[in-house]
Amino acid sequence: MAATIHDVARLAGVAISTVSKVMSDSGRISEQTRTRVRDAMQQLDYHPSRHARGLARNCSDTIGVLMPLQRNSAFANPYVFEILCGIERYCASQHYSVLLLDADALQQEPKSVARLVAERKVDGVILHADDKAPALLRQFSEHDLPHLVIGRQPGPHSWVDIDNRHAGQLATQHLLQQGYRRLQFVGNHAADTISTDRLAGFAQTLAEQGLAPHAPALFATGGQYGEAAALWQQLRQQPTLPDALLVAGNPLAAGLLAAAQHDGLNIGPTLGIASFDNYPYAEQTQPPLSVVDIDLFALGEQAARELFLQLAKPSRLVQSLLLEMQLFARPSSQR
Amino acid sequence: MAATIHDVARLAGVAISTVSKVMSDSGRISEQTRTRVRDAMQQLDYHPSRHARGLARNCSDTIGVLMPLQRNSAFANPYVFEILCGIERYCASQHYSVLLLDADALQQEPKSVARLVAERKVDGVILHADDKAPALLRQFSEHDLPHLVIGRQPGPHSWVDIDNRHAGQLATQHLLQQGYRRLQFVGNHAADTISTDRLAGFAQTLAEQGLAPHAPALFATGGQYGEAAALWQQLRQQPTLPDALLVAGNPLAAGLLAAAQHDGLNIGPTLGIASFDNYPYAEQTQPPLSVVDIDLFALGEQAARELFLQLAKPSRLVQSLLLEMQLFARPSSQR
DNA sequence: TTGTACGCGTTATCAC
DNA sequence: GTGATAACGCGTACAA
Repeated sequence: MAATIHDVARLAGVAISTVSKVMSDSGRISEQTRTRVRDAMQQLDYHPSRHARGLARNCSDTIGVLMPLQRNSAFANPYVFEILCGIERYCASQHYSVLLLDADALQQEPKSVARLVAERKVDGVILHADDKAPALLRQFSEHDLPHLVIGRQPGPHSWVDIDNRHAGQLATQHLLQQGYRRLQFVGNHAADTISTDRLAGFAQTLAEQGLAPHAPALFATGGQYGEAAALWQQLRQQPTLPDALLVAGNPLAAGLLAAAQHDGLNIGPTLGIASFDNYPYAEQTQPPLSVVDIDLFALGEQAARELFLQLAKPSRLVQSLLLEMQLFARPSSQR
Repeated sequence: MAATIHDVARLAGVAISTVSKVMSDSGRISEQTRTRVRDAMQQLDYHPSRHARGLARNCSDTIGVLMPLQRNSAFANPYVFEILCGIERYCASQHYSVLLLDADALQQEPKSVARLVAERKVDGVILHADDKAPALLRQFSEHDLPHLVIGRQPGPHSWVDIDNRHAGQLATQHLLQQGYRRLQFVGNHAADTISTDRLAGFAQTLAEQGLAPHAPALFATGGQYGEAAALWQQLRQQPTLPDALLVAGNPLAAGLLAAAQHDGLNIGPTLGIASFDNYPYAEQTQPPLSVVDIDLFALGEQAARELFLQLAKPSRLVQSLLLEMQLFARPSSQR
């Protein structure tokens, strides 16, 4: 059995309350006993029991992270896990643990959030938002569970998000700098705020330059690679082709690139393509794809940081956009 | 404040010990009081506190999952997270929680495993093996922490792994069926057991058909996309080219495909290429890449299942290979 | 500055 | 069948 606070107290020749005070740095303890206690802890390899501590303090030093965890989601949505890594990193630095929870499962079971709260498993949660977020958010509020959402939300919820509008601006500026003038935007889904925000940045930058889009934005219905062929057909039926595409998602961009190339277009010189996020295969398309990359690890760290601030001060409401992003200019957007 | 066992007992008009027995289905309880207690629990929305339960039973109903969680690992190693999803799914079905831990951080801090054990944060751990696994494994054994490794290990450790040899056989059989005869293997790294196991299956299948490899296997030094160009130069310097390549990793396969194509080879008819794992971009290469896909979600589920068996019976030692895999025949291996 | 005693919410072991 | 009660290990008033 592992050592307890009693063992430490006995070895150091003090009372357990003294040991406790040394641990929490509270109360006035003489330097001498402090080091005696520290030595004893070292010697016994003592670490306080989570459970006892949680019971006494009524908290768990653990946060829950809710994301979609179905089969194949790691390949379909690797960025979610990149955020997760950032969260874990920051939590570890604050001596917090990360409990992984499946958002879909939680959302389906009626009283799962109630249980999470009642069991005191987590002090707070970070939710990766998708279309099913509102139902969970309502439950968090009902149970006074501190929470922070990744992805902008309506209503009085704390959230952090990427500034997709800004990303759209950066990408558009890049295309203009490369000399393209007949720009068109392609989004993943008309109701996807990521796409529409990026589109807003696109439109704004063009307007600032006194330019108009070559044609109205086009939208897929999900943003998968396979949808690109049909979209490309739509593009071809326009009176004239654009000279550059800004595509909201990586897979779709890769698909459009392939389709256009298959039609004999020279990607780069004849048709520029730029997109967002730096999936590994962005470098591996022929030609390699230009992207505005977003630091998702940093987003995760930021999310955790904000959640902790909120744990300390529950009234705090954060709604902030991250600007950490970087342009990778590759041949797909070089004339 | 949430309801406690006392509240339930009071409302049901019984003693707390009776409530506890109802929960654990132990002891003889009359059907009448059983339902009275159940009703009270429902009414109060009662869920037992994790901490109190953990303290009393000295366990946490939580397992730790140790994986590399650095920046960019979600994109570089999405398969790790696919496994994680499988683990979470199975744990949730058993009412266990999953604590996420960074293997690298744990491995660097000297007494981190000791702390994990002393704090009773987890009942056991699943480790995703890499080259740094042995140091952690030693600590698990020292502290009697039940553990299971994903990836074959020397020594008396429980592990589950993909049967990479079998995957190699399947892929090789496929290439032979397609009519290719001058096969050559390309591995990620000469010391990478995944590569060497796949190579073993390759060699065995050829031998069974009375064939020899076209040329000795070639190895990269990491398996990244960028290394493919240099490897392709090596291949070209051989007296004759193979008519098909079996490549241990997806990124490398995509790179070789591009390099060969750049050299004017007609992928499929002139040079067949097959690989392993079904990364999303396997479908997106030109032509799409044939792969033997491995069910990593199932691997995760299996890992969790085995860890639980071991928690129940610590002497149990499992060392098993999973066969769940599937061939995706695509144009890259069609003559 | 240090020590005592109780509470936190369970489980498990008895006695009834 | 049911109920009291002693752990479990830590935090913390309060007393010394």
